[in-house]
Amino acid sequence: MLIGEVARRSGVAAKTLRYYEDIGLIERPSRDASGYRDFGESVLGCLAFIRSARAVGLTLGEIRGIVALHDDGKVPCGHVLELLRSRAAEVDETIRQLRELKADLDRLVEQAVTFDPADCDPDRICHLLGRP
Amino acid sequence: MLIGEVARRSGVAAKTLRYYEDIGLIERPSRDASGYRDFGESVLGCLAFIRSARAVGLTLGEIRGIVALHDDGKVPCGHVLELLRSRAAEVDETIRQLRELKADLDRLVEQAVTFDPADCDPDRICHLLGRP
DNA sequence: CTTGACCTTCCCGCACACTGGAACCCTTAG
DNA sequence: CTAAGGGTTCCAGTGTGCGGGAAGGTCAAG
Repeated sequence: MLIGEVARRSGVAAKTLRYYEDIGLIERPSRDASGYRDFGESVLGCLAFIRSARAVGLTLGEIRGIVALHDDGKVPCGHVLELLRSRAAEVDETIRQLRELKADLDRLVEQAVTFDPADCDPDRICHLLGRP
Repeated sequence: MLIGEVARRSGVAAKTLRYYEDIGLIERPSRDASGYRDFGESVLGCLAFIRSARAVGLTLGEIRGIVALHDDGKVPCGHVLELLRSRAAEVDETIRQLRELKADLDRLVEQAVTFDPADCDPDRICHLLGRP
C-alpha cells in the first residue's frame, strides 16, 4: 500500500505518516523498486490506536512508549493503565484550575457590567484588571 | 530604575521585560548616558496589569490590544469586557471537553482494571485503546 | 512524448511566551 | 589593575505536532 492510500484510508496526512515514521511511532515500511514506501495493512490498526491514544490526550512520546513495549513482545496493559490514570488526574487538575479561572472571570464580568467608566483611574491601564 | 530593579520589584525576568518591550507590550523606556534602560515607576503598574490579564488567560496579543487602547487615551472597559466574556466562553467550552475526556478516561480505566491480559489480541497494540 | 498524479528527501516555519548563551560595554569596590 | 556585578544586542532554541514548498524521480494514460 502506497503512502497516499494509507493517508486516504486512515485519514492521517502523508506528511504526518512520514513524521510518525521518523520519530519511531510506526514501523519503517519496506520499499518497492522505486523507493516508494510499501505499507502493510497492519499500519492501519496502529494508526487507529494512535488516534485513540491521542484522543485521550496521550502525547506521541507516551504512545511511542506503549508501542515500544508492544514491539518488545510485552503486554503494555499495566503501563497503559498507569498512563490513563495519571492522565485522568491531570485532566481533573486542569478542570479544577479552569473552574477557579471561570469563577474569577465571572466575578470580573460582574464588576464590569455594574461599573461606570467615569470612575476610571487614568493612572491604571484598566480598572477591571490590575491590582486585585 | 534599571531593568534589574524592575525585575526584582515586579518578579518579571529582565529577559521577559526586554521581550515585552520588543513586542510593544510595555512602553519603550528612555536610556541613560550608558544606553541602559531607565524605567519609570509606572511600568510596575503596567506589569501588574499584565500579570492579572495573563492570570485570566488573555494572550499577550490581547493584552497589547488593551494597552494600545489605553495609550490612545481611550477607556478600554468595553473591549476588556468583551475579551473577558469570550474568554469565559472559551473556558466553559474547554471544561466541557475535558469533562467528556475525563469520562472517557474513567471508562477506559474501569475496563482496564477488570480485564484479563490473557484475553489480549496479539494483533492489536493494546486492547485498552484502539478500535472503539 | 507529454501531462498529471504520484512518490522521494530536505529544510524551514508556525504558534506561544519566553529562555539561554555569546560577545561585549559600564560602573564601582578593593 | 582586576574582579564582580550590573547592563547591551543579537541569534537561536524550547516544546508539540505537524504543514508548506522546493527540487527532483516514477508511472500510467492519452
